[in-house]
Amino acid sequence: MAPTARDTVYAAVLSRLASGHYAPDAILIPGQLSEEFGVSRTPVREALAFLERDGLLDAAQRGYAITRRSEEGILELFEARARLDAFAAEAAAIRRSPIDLAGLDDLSRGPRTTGDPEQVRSTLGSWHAHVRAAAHNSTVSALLSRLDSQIKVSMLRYGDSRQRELGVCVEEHAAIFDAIRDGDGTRAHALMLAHLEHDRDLRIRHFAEHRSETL
Amino acid sequence: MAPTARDTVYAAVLSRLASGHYAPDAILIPGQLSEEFGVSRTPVREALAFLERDGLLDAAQRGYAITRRSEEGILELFEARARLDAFAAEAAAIRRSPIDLAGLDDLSRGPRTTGDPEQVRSTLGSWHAHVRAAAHNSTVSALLSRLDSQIKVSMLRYGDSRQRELGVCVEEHAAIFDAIRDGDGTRAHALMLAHLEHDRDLRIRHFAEHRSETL
DNA sequence: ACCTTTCGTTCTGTATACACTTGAATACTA
DNA sequence: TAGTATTCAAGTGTATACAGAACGAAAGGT
Repeated sequence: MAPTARDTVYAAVLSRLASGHYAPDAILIPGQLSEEFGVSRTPVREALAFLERDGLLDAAQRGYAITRRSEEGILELFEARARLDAFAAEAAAIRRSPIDLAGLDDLSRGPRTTGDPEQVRSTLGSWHAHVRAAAHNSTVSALLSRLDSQIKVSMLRYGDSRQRELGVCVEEHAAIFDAIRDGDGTRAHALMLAHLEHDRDLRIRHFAEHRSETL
Repeated sequence: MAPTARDTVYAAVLSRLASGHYAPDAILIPGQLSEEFGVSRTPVREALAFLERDGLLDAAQRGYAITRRSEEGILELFEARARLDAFAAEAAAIRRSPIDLAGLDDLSRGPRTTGDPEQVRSTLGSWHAHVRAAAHNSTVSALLSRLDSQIKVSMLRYGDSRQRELGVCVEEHAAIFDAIRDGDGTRAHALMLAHLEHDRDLRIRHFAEHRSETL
C-alpha cells in the first residue's frame, strides 16, 4: 500500500519536468535530490533512471540533463502520437461501449467556448483521454502517455506555444465523436489524423517564428 | 566505455527472456541473479525494474514473474505494432535515402525461398528493421523495438508458433519494397498493414488450436 | 600571459548493512 | 487429529560505505 520512495520521487520529478519547474539547461543530481526529498541516493538514482528511459532525461557526465530534442525530433513525436491517436479513434469507433459513448458525448458537446479558456482546454484534454480509453487497447494508451510526456517536456524549451483556436478544436472533436458514435472507423481515423496534423502545422509555424526571433 | 553491471545484467536477462531460457512460470529473484552474475543486488534490482517497465516482467509479492498476457492483450500488441510498422512503411516511401533503398533492394530480392529456412527468416527480420530505419523516425523505431520484445516474450508461453508460408512473405515484402521505391506512401502503408494482418490472423488461428488442445 | 600539474571536492557505480515483512515449516494445544 | 501459535529463513526497500573517475581551482614553471 505505502508507495515506495522511488515511486514518490519519480512522480514528483516527473510532475516538475512537465510543469517547467526546472530551467531547460538544469542538471539534476541524485545526491542533491536525495537531500531535498529526505531519502537516500538509491531510490533517487532509480527514479532518475526511469525518467531517462522515458525519454525525459539524458545522462550527462555528471547528473542528468533535461532531454534536448531537435525540431525534427519533436515533429517525430507529434507524428507518432498522431498515428497512434488516429488508430485509437478508429478502434474506439468499433469497440466503444455504451458507457464510453455517453462519457464522450458529454465531453464533445459540453464545452461551449464561452467559458473559462483554461477549463475548456482541460475538457479537450479529457476528451482525448476518453477516446483512448474507448479504444480498449491498453498498450496503445500506455505508449500515448509516454509520448504526451515527451512532447510536453520537449516543448517547454520553445516557450509557451500559442494555442490554436479553441472553437475549431471543439468542432473537430464533435465531428470525430459523430464518426465514433456512427461506428465509422475509417472516418474517425481520417478526422483524427487531420485534427492532429493541424496541431503539427501550428507547431511548425511556431518553430519558424521562434527561430526568426532568436536569430 | 565499460558497460555498467546494471546494463550487463539487463541485456543478459532480456536475451534470456526472449530466447525462452526461463519457464513461463519462473520467478526471478534479485538475490539469486546477483549471485549468479557475481554482482550485488543493487544493479540487478535496477535491471529487473527496467524489464518490468518494458512490460516483460511483473513484480510479484516475492520476485518478478514473466508477464502473462491474455490472448486479447497479445492481439493488442500485434495491432499496435502493425499500425506503427505500416506508418514506418509509409514514411519510408517518402523519406528513404538512396542508401536505404539499395539496402532494402538487396534484402527484398535476395532471399530465394530455396535456401536455409532459418537464414531466410533472419533476412525477413532484417528487412523489417531496414524499413523502420528508412522511415527515419527514431521514436517510432524505439516503440517498435519494445513491442517486438513484448510480443516475443508473450508468445513463448503459447509454444513455438507455426510460422507462415515463407514464399508468401517474401512476395509481400517485394510488393512493399516496390511501393517504397516508387515513393507511394499510401500503397506502402496499405500493403504493410495487410502483410501484418496476415500474421495476426495466423496468430488467432494458433490461439484457437492451442485452446482446443488444452481443453 | 599561458599551459601544466596538483590536489581537493564531488559525483558515480556497486557493495554491504539494516530494519521490516512474509511464507512456510515446526511445535504446541485441545 | 485439526487447528493455532511460534519460529526462522528469505526477500524487500532504503541507507550507508567505499573505491575510482572527473571536474575545478589554486599553485607552479616557462
